[in-house]
Amino acid sequence: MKEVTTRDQIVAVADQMFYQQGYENTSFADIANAIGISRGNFYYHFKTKDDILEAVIDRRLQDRKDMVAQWDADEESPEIRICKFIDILIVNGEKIKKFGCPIGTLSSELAKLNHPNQDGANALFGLFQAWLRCQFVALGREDDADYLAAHLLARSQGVAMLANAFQDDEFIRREVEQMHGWVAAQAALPGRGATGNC
Amino acid sequence: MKEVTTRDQIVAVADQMFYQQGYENTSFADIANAIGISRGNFYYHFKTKDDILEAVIDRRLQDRKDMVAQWDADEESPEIRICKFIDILIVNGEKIKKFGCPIGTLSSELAKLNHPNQDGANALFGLFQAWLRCQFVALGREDDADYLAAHLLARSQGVAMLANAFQDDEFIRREVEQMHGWVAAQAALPGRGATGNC
DNA sequence: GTCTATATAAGGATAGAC
DNA sequence: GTCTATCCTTATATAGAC
Repeated sequence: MKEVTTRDQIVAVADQMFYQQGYENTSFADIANAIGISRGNFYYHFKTKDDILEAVIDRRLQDRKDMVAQWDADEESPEIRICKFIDILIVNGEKIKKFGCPIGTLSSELAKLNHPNQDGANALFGLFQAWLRCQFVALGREDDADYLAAHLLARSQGVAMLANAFQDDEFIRREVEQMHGWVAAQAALPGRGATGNC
Repeated sequence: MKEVTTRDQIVAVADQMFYQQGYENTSFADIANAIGISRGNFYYHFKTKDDILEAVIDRRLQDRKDMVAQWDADEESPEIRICKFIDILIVNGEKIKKFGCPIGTLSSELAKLNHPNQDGANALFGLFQAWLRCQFVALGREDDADYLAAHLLARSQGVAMLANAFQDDEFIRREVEQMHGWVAAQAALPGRGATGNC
């Protein structure tokens, strides 16, 4: 039976608010009010705002690691696993329309702030890039697995960006369909067949 | 002979700083110092920070309108014109690696701030969407011109996002090459032939 | 049109009582 | 571990002299 500590609450609420309002635009007061603790209490758990960001990034990393691990465990083929990744755009469609991709928008914001934790945020991209890479290798595309992974990452980022700007469900649906087709085409190319783990 | 007014300077510097540092993260003091005027002087030209943002968006809109008008005037075929759009990723590659796409990052930031001028920022996307749409119509793809335009917009946004996160020139180059190929493939599809203006 | 104050508010951070 | 009170800095914005 797992106890919910104040620290956990802070990180969970900060995670959500950094996503919905942006890191800089979220104040200690915002987070404190949402939980129902005082601002002062904050500094018992975290020395600085940057420390909270670090904890939020760690949390997101763990979340995403768990997610892809689940896909690895549940889904039979790399093709289906890659499609699971693509389907995030549908599954999280409402949030993405409102706030964009949590990874992309954080990375972008920290880049503009020239924030010391930019690398941490980009590690989130790195996690998906590496995982997708594995799937393409398993699909028999070891020669250009890196590029294919980055390509798919970029496409989904682009769709998230336009979903946020245009609020267009039909566009999202159509792009997801297109990407599914693209994955199938990659799988059908010569060189296929490797199925080993990564 | 065109006089450079203080107002023009403010808008020009704000445009650059909003791009490089973000809108919220840029203060009046930042802009004032860069130009060499006092903070107080600011309010003679603009009542609020939001007013400056509006002027910056107008400026960007005019810039981009001029740019596509130049392409319309200079380039012979819609295919080449579309490639001009794609090539922004190369031409502005260094800036994009450092700060992302000026349109996408602004749209994304304003969405998180729930800023009243979100529509203005998205009008920048709209401008390119409409222009690209025209090019695809001219390419004979009137049936899905809207989608093709959004698709290409999304792809270039995705590349800009990853360029900013990963700083990878080779990836940008490869994606641009891919998109060029894609445009050529669209042009070669049946239904081609219309060349009228939009 | 530009400047020098100055008002006012908000945010990050600290000290110390409980 | 949580609270209140307070400090310090920065930011938007205003008033009024030049």
